[in-house]
Amino acid sequence: MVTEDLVRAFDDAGFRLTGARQSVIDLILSRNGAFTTADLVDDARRRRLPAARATIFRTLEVLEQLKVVERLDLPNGSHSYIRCGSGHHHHVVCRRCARSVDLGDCGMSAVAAEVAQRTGFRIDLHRVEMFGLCPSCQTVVPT
Amino acid sequence: MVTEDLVRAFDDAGFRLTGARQSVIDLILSRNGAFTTADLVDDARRRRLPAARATIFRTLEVLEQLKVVERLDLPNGSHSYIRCGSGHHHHVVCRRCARSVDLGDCGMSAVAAEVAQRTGFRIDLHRVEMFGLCPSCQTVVPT
DNA sequence: GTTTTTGCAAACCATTTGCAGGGTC
DNA sequence: GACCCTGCAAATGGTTTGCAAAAAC
Repeated sequence: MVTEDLVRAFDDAGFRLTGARQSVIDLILSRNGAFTTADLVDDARRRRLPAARATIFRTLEVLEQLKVVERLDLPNGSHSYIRCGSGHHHHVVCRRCARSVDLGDCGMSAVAAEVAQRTGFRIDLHRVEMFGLCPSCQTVVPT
Repeated sequence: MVTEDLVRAFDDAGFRLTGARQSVIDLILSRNGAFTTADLVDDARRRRLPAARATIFRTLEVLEQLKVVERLDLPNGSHSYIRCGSGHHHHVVCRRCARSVDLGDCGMSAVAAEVAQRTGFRIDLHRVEMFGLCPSCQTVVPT
């Protein structure tokens, strides 16, 4: 059960397992791809779960530190969050349904190493995000 | 002269070549790496160039459409702009001095193609940003 | 002259914060 | 009981917008 992973990560790190936090985790698990803070706020209100806006933000912050959630910068400038395992990896996100797939390293470490070599930069961090249409959305919106 | 590139791009696209816009272009060219809107606002005030905050934002927006400036999302969540040529490419940015180097495609199209193959996604867009220390900043800040 | 652009200030919107009350260990 | 967490509402900070005056063509 995935819930447990998040819950365990939570109190292993010494955070209290409160009702509000469980609600947020629940909300996140109820979505399957990338989601925005506004999505969670709306879901919470709709499902009458106890989780104020500020708490949602604070909980996401914690989850981000725990590396079970990651924040993405969408091409249009807005932000999204996505649930994911730890370890170095990247995502491809469907621009229509927000479903996402974890890509692992997908060869980027090698690319980064080559770039470091070529430019003389010491590269500490690289970010890769890919956007497009997932298989099922391709059939719906052929463009 | 680089100024001309920006200026020409500007009126080729049917925009008026105003004093304020020339100031913004001038400000951008006076910086050599990535810069923030706040940088430009400060520079403008300091140099007494006519360019109000709103105009700076509006001009950057135009320059972005003209593909001579690109907006970057920094790892800390803030934004930066960078001057660059058109065509598909990525950057490596020094986290200390903001100097940046254009990386061209750097093998990413191939990576994207492989990911498309593997996941079934149709990939329309990918973004890559690398951060680290440029050669000269490495000598200053060894860490 | 007509149309675009500017500047200013106000509006916006997502996110953060202060603080008093409530919940958890 | 001590400390952590929550909710609310207010503050924030970057970005956008409305509008009348000014500049460009």
